[in-house]
Amino acid sequence: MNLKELAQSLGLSQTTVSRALNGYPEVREETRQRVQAAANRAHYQPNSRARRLATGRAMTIGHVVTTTRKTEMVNPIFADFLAGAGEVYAREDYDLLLSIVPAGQEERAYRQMAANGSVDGVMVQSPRQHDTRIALLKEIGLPFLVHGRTSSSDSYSWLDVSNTATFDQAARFLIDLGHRKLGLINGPEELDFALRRRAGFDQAVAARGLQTRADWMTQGEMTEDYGYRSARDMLALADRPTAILVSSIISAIGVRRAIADRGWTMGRDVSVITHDDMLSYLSNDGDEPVFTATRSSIKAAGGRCAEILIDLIRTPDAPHVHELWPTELTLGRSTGPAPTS
Amino acid sequence: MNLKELAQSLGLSQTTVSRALNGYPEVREETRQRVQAAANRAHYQPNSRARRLATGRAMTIGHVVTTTRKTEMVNPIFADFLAGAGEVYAREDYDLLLSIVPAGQEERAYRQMAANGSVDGVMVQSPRQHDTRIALLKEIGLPFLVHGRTSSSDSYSWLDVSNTATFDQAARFLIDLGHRKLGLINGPEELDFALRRRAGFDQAVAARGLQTRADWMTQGEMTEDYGYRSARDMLALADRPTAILVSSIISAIGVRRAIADRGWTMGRDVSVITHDDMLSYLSNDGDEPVFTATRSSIKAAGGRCAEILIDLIRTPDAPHVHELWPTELTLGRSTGPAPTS
DNA sequence: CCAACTTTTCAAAGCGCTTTGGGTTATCGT
DNA sequence: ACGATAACCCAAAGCGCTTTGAAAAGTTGG
Repeated sequence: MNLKELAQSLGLSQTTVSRALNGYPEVREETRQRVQAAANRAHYQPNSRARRLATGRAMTIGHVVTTTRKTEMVNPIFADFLAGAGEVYAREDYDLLLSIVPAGQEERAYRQMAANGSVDGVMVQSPRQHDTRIALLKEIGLPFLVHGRTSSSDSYSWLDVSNTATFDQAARFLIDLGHRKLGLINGPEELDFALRRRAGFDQAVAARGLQTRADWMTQGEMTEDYGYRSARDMLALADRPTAILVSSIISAIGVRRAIADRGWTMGRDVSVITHDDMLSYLSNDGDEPVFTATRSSIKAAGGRCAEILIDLIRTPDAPHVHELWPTELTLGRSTGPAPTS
Repeated sequence: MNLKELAQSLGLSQTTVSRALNGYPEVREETRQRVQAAANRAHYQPNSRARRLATGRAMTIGHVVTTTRKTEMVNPIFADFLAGAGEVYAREDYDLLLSIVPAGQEERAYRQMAANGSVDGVMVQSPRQHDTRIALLKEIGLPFLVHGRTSSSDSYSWLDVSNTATFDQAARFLIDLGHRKLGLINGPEELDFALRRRAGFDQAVAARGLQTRADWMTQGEMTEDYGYRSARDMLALADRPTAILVSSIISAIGVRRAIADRGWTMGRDVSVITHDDMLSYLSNDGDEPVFTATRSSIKAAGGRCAEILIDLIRTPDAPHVHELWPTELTLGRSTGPAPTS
């Protein structure tokens, strides 16, 4: 059943039927009802391909997710981010076009989406400190929202968590517990969020007159195994950190494993604070969470990002949106006073 | 730059240019080169909206991912499955339309995709034992591939792992190690894969003249915390299982936590075998994997599913494809002989 | 009752491609 | 040299919708 047939069956023109269905004012309420009823009865759904061509809008938002360079992994936090965004898209009648490309190919993906007009806007995730995607998207004039930030963050819209403040706060918390030797298991430091967390960490350590040490810090793709190996190596040092900050709960699970492997107890022999994206399958909740954590829901962020992006698409020359989300430091069992060795 | 302009700039008709670009034989090689060169130079990309309307093909494949009923979680294994599929789609020039809906709304999502013609086919994941989606998709004539199976599995195409055989084998392996009391931490038993695993488990236990016990078995959404709570409760029983099979590595991590909480050692006090989807951020690899596991790459499955589905779309009346993937039992440190209490 | 609106409906022109059904030139066999 | 065949190329007709511009119908005020 297409519009033409529907119009014929009603003895109306396509124009009128189209307008009735799309809520234009130029059609009598009674006629609208009649059309609506017939459309429902016939399970009429406008062909989205035709509609998109006619309107020039794709009613679609693009997400480009990259797999890591060597191992083609895909970060599971995207699942939760997508879940949050997807809900909003569904509500607002937008489709979600997901493009999975190897790292380094994002630009091509964006360029193609823009050129063939398959999306009205795109979400930019995991920005690097200097991210070429931003200039590209501005150049081709495709609306976009950045989840995270770059070093120069005023000329586009973004939503980010307060990475620096969060890690500063977490480090001070550990220092206040008596820890003097802090480790950091961070994400890949070409990514802006990792740099900011590192900066917050450095800041707190310096503010209290302590030292950072290269062998107490690692950076890399935040897998479980990466957390394990990082912690294992740090803890094997003669002069080891007594507390560790971790940038992702997935790696924190690896840290826990490394601690258990030594027969130690987390929160007593080593303190751990992790950033927790509140991934739905790895919840760190309840009355006594396993990890003391800086929390911020990645799913909620996804939802809000979607809302902002849709607004950006609808009102193209609105001012830039900047939203900085705080995190919540929740106490768990993974922290305690520094061991008095 | 659109086709019309490109044609004009070349002094050719749209027809010829279109044909040249799309590899039709009715155009001289020399002309084709000339057109191709001009197109490249102008960064010409055909407008996908127009192309889709004209061809009647969406060049898009739909994935409908559901969030769980109560807590709106989204299973992170989708990330890896999507990664595998996405690569293939990119290679074959298909787009991936991702729809995230609450459990129970999948049918509406599929129906809508079909009615407005936004996809050429859909992927069906996590089928229930009797899954109404299959009848629906057949009725509306939308090509689809099921990842997994239902109880009656001959009238449609699917790709599945050998769940029954896998869990039968894993259970026998444990029994051969001397274990007589086996626990099972399974997925939600309305899902077909969980039922089959349960059947394999039951089968092995019965074949060796042992008993299953209701309080040694749980079923539910396979989160870390679910694994933790299930194992904690089982292990607190006066008469406790000495070995546990787990349906997902995420839950297995929770099981490990429960064991550690008791001050026990996995592989000595309790043996654990988990199914391992080889999630990229939770790898269980290396010379001595943490978990003894039945492995099968969900990402590889995603890739293969995408290939099959594309074939199905291209050759609509080809016979059904049924692909049953074996799993690989890999030894880790989580299994050992039954404790002689 | 009629001019002046307002409301309601319509025919037709796109949107930017693909594809059908001819034409127009080369090419060839005889 | 001429009809037949092949090789190229083109105009125009869709694809199914939205939207423009205009006409028809209905309503109002004097």
